Amino acid sequence: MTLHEVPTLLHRCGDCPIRHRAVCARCDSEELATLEQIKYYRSYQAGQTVIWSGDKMDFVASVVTGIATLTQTMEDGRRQMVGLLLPSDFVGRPGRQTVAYDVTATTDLLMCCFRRKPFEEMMQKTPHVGQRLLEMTLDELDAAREWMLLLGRKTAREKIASLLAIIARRDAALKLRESNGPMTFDLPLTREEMADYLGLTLETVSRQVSALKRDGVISLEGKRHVIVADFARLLEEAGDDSDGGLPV
Amino acid sequence: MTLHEVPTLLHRCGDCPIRHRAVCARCDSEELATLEQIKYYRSYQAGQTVIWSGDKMDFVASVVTGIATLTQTMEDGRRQMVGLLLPSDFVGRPGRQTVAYDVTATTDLLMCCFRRKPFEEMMQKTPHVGQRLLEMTLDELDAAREWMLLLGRKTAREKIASLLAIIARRDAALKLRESNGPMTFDLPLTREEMADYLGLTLETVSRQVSALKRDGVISLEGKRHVIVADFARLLEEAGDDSDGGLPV
DNA sequence: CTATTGCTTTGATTCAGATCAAGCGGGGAA
DNA sequence: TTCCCCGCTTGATCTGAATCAAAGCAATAG
Repeated sequence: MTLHEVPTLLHRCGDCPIRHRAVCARCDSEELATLEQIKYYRSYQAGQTVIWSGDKMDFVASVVTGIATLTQTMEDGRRQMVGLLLPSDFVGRPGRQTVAYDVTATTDLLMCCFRRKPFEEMMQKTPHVGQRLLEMTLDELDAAREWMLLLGRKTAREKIASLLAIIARRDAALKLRESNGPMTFDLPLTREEMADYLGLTLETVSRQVSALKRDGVISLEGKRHVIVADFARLLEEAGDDSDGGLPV
Repeated sequence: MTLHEVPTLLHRCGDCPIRHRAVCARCDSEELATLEQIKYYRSYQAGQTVIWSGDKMDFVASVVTGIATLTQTMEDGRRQMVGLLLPSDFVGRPGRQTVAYDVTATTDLLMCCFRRKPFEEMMQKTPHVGQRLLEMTLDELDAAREWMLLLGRKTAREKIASLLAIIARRDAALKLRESNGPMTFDLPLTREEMADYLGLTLETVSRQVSALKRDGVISLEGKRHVIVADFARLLEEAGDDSDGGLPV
């Protein structure tokens, strides 16, 4: 499933302002009513940690607004981001209490949570929710594998171009943009966060962003607003990433 | 789920000589009979490609004997391995025909296949098979994320130590070894394949293996047989990898 | 018993990205 | 207004792994 199909596959649940990826078009009114009963909202400030690696997580959730990241850390402090959660993305694993990475809000974050137990019971009763989750998990796995290629084999420049392409594409999908006109978006990450995502240092990220600007692949307004005049060119710079694996 | 629990979660199906990870302890005799009807075997020679990226895959399967790898390739030939399939591992994605990476037999390989359509029908009828697949997929995702940390942030020496630790652990689990005595195993991969797995060159792999040998972390009999006198030491060399993420 | 072939090791050199270090610029607090 | 802080850029230097190159070794074919 590509991201462009997302809107047709999802439903709003109740009064949530977003379409939850986990709530699918096949959910009937009874299921939606169940979700209504077990849901609640949580909000986090930018920089706050949602869950620490190893902690128990007694809920599953969708991101409503804001951005969260999944990060793994080594004892000596080396960090690797392993996932990026944008609005409509799902967190949490039915059947698993603990989580193997830190979940952090990088911007102010609002999540729509469902208590884990009743959610799992609902999954038992309504197999298509489970199937939907399996599909989503397989998508995440494909994205993770695409990312492994990036981390293992791409150059710094290709890494940056890949990340920009992914953010551009996801952003375009969220906005339901028409495809004419230049793509433009705000970077939701600091240079350091980008570095943690790409397996680079922040200095290298900065240098390569500058290089892409100098070479006319992108232009910047301020530090964060990116304008992509020629998306095809960006994809070319990204290496074989023509299919733009979604990061989580 | 750790690998050590695997045997309690799996069943043999029919006369297969292995326990399939996808066939779980909750499967009843009717389900096993269904599996019996839709299964068949395929064998591949070392080096043969099982499926090319983008190809249709009309079956799902378990590895019975031998080793297969999942690989992503860029146009210019840079390769990154994204998965390693050992006996009992599952390949294929219910609900998806095409596959996004090459699957290759690195040794002679026997797979127990199930036709995809009837397998999916069975999944619809018996939700716990779907749940089992969801669990397995979540495990793979955790392993993939662990691997992202390795690819993005570990040094060459740590990468080698991590790979050896994972193979040692999996091998021990397959053998159901008692834990006394030194761990010993045969490397199922060439230096080049190890390099493709770790995001290194084969020369670097060779050098780092030699270095670990020189430093007394491992010893070798011939090129491929590894003896690990002190597993804890190996884990320490591997970085924070104390939990040893399973590669696929 | 050679020759060939595929895998592996080892050495010399290069280079992409890390590290160390300095300075910029904008926004918020006093 | 001024200062400070934080995120960012840029420069100089260093280094771990890649690259280029040559041999060693064991298995197989002739």
